[in-house]
Amino acid sequence: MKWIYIEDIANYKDQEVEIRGWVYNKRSSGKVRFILIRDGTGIIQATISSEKNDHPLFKKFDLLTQESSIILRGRVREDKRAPSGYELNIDHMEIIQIAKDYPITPKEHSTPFLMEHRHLWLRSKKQHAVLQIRAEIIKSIRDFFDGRGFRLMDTPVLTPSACEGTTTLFETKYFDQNAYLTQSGQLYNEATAMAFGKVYCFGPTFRAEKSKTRRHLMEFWMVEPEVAFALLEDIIDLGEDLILHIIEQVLKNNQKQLDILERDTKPLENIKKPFPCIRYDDAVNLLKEKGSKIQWGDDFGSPEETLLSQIFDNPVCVTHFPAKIKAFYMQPDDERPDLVLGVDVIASEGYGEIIGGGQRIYDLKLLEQKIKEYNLPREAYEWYIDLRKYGTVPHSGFGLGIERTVAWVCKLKHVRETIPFPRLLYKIYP
RNA sequence: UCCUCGGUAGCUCAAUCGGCAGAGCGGGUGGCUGUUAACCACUAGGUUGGGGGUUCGAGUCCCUCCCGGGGAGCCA
Repeated sequence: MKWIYIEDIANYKDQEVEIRGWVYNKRSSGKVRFILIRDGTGIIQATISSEKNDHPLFKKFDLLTQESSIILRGRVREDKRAPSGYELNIDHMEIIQIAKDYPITPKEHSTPFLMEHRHLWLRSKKQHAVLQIRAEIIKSIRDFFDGRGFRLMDTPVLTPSACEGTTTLFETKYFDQNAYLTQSGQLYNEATAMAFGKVYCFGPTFRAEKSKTRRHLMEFWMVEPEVAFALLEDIIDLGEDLILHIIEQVLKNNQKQLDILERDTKPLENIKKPFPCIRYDDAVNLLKEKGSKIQWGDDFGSPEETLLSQIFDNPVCVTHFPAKIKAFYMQPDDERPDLVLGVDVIASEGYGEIIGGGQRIYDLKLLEQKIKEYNLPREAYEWYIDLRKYGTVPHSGFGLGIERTVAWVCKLKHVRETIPFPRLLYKIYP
């Protein structure tokens, strides 16, 4: 008997097959009994029917509970009455385990309850759909960069010091010294970009900020390309292409999951290149017109990002920020040295910043001066300064946050559902 | 850290002015020949987050602590 996955069921019409999985739900109607079985790739209805209400499998059926693990064998039939269009008429059932009191029922639950049972919640349809889309997004990102000749560079998770010196880092022991969990692979990628021309890193990053919002996790994934010789406009172009590629791939390969999530895909389908691109100066004026209390020189808060994303249908690029609200390595604008050649891309539909990046300082003296200005320990940055001594070139890059991207594409209220096991403020279980 | 809302059965919630602790789902038992979160009947299930106070009487009012949601701040 051939063991198959439910997603392939259509290829086995009128054949005898074996399905291994878990009981999603069961129903009975006198002499016909139904088992909804899921195997991780889909859900199919299995049926047992008997004229005399004495089918040998009825006793086993009665034992089944939600999430019990079973192996079924039977014939695949096309049937309009079945939820998926196919069903399995079974003549064999092996029970591996009867699950007792599975906590997640087919009715409603609150998010806190479900988060405590995250290890089980992953089995539910919507969570399953979100994580399928996450996997597709990650694949599409890798394909995008690999297809354009970028080299994957795995940057370290344990780092000796703050990359920025501004944000709060998770500290850990590293034998007899202290180490920190990375908050970005960027500085290392500036080195690898000088070796490979165009590179990207993709991994988890960590921020110890006490943020309690729908857009923040303590541990999140980021993809960060870095390109030697690229200027601000080049990197904006790259970011636009990346976002368009992600959306295209999800729309092409995840229609089923988007349906489960009841995602209206029109706003995604309508996204076109080029994105509206405005300077920080203009963004501040625009926000003031819309009633924001923002002053020139302030960084955008969540309300500002939300407001900006509501003004445009497409994601929006904001460029030329005041230097003092951005990191030390940002290249100043030649015409307005108080501004830096940075870009934030703010996702549409209120999802906030998904890309942050820009052009990096490549002049040795200027970088040394900035490190002093920002009170950073020079000895920790000697290797980084070296990059400006040996064949320095203008270069640019950005970081794209995976969880916010997934939340946006799936139109979720909170990023906590976009990763199998979110690390939230004060919550590290399960 | 601040603001705000909440904590009642395993889960989701109700309980009027301070006056008998309630429903649906889930569990159990039985029924039903095509169910679609099936349905119908019956049934078990409670330290009302903890502690203290006011009162003849507290799920309800007051104090306090704990836990959680939402928001702000923080956030290349």
